[in-house]
Amino acid sequence: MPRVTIKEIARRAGVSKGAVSYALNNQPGVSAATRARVLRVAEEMEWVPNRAARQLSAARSETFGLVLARSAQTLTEEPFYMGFVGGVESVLAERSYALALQVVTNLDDELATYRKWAAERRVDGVIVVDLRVADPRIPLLRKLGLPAVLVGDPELADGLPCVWTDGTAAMHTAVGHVASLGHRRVARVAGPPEYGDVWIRDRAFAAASSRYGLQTNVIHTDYSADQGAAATRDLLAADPRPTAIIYDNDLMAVAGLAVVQGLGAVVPRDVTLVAWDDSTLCRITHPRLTAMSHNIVAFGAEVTHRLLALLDRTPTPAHPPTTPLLIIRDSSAQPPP
Amino acid sequence: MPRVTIKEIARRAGVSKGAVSYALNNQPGVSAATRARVLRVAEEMEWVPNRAARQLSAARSETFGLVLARSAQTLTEEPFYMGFVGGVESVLAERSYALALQVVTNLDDELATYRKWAAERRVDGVIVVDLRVADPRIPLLRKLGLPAVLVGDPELADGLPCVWTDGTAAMHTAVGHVASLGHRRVARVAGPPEYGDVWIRDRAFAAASSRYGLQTNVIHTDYSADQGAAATRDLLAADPRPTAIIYDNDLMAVAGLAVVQGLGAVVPRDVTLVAWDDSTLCRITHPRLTAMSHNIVAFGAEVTHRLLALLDRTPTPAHPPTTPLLIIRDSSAQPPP
DNA sequence: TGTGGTAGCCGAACCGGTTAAGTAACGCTG
DNA sequence: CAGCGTTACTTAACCGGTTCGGCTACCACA
Repeated sequence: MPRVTIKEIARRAGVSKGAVSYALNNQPGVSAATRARVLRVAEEMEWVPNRAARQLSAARSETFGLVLARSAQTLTEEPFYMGFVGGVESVLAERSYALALQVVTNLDDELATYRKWAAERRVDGVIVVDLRVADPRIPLLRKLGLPAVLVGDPELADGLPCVWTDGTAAMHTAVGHVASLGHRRVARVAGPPEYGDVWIRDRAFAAASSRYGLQTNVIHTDYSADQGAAATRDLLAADPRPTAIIYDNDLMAVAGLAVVQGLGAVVPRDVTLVAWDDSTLCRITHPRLTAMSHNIVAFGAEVTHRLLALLDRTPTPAHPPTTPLLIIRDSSAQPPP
Repeated sequence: MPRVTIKEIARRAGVSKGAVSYALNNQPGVSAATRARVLRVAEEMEWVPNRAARQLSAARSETFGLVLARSAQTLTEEPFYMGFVGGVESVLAERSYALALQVVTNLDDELATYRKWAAERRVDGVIVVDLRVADPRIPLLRKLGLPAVLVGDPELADGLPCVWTDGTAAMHTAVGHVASLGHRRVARVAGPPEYGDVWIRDRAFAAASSRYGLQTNVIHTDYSADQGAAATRDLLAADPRPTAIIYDNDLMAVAGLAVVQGLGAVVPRDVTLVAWDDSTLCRITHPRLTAMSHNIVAFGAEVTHRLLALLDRTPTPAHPPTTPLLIIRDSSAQPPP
């Protein structure tokens, strides 16, 4: 079956190619009657614009880019990403934008990908996740002139538009929760310190702990279940051991729970656990985990809206950050006497 | 900065645009000396091909499509997808192919996506997952002439190229495992019966059970943690209750474990659990779950290779199916006396 | 030495859109 | 009714590649 092009539509509607283009793009230059006729013909012939042609001439690709720089292993483990991608897609779909998703293993490859995309004019803009402290991607994107929306605190974004949740407030809530239950020795199993979110939460954890006069202990991990389990084992081997542990994601919290149970201890009687990034995981364990919850799908959608607005040059008021909600379930209770 | 095009390269190398194209694409038509010179100039100028232009003239998009028709919820829960995507990407990256990933909520939208992609010439081929019984996507893809590789048993693929794991053999292994431990009442918490894999496993479960003379019970779910938990509750409420439960994914198995524990029972003393689709989840619970394991990342890579070969018209011998490996951990043991 | 074949390159058409520039018709104004 | 601005369209260039027909120079061969 031959592809239907605007040339063919033009022939059938009895106008020129250019007029058809104006009509189909809702641009001035054709009368209402002609526009209607062209649209009807296009409809009848089931015309679909050719992305490549449009991209070539209009210099817009109608595609956003998203690079995930994590190991394949991490990506399968972390429920975060799929949800985020889903949220992004939900917005893109209605504008018939496409998403170019690239999975790489390290930051250098991610930088290389941006370079390539910029050179190829492959994407109109990118969504940047896992913001680092002094992130090298920020100056690169500036230099490349690639529109971007960052996922992370403005403190880390260096002026680029960003969407974030208030990690500081969330951490104060979490620490306040365990402190008010009576815990005095509280540990934190954190992600990699080079991640901006982790850095902010580290700082907030220190501040909140000192406010409540807590004894603390922080172990940094790579976010993996294995290291979360190992960290938990280390913490529980200490003397005196912490009575509450706050994790930086839900995967490590679940792994930690299993470690506690493996040692014959009972949650929350012997130790209180608090997870971050509440996903289904936290609801299907026994006991169910208390967790800091944020709507990741909505988050992905919000980021995408910002990027679309950025390209439309719509002045968008910086959305106030959402604060994750602490969902109190069965893994937090008073400390043992 | 002005984009560097082959026109500019041609000027600098003192040849025509056409010659440059031949040189850069390793096609005959230019001498070795000219080719080398052109390549050097292109290198120096950091030329990157413009995807849109190439796609427009060559009628190849160098993009594969993957549609995931599940709820955003399921996608975040199921570790399967991200791993699969990672495997696909790993192969595409080295050929500098791109992946168009589309997340939709139902099969009709998936069909519409294929139609759109075919019309737009958006993708060179598609990877189809979650094969159904009498899958409507197969005739559509045939009609559209869209090259495709299916993930699923040839019995379901209706002649289209496919890659699969031997679900029948795997189920016999799983049932054999619990039967040899001495279990006689074995239940199965299955996925939706319209999925081809589920259908095949249903059949294999029935066959294997009758071979070992087992009493069985099958509950179909939507693969979600919630329904997995509910099914487990129902099974355990029966009298006599099954002493072993085989789940169709790992998420439901983990949810089932929590239900068992919530009822005060102990795994594997009181009930044996076997999961499918072994992911990290199965290793971080307590006790760790016995599971049917297959390498999902490698699977995604294999599928992608098949699709590339299909487009190259390389006659690829149908890869013999891999059989998932039963990883015996701590959730399976002899039934209570 | 004339003929045929071929390697190597050029020029131009083409893919399917967008868009600037040009033109004809029309209405309005003084 | 000349002059002017608008409207509604056409024409043609353009985006950056690929590809095909044709030209030239060179070589082999009879």
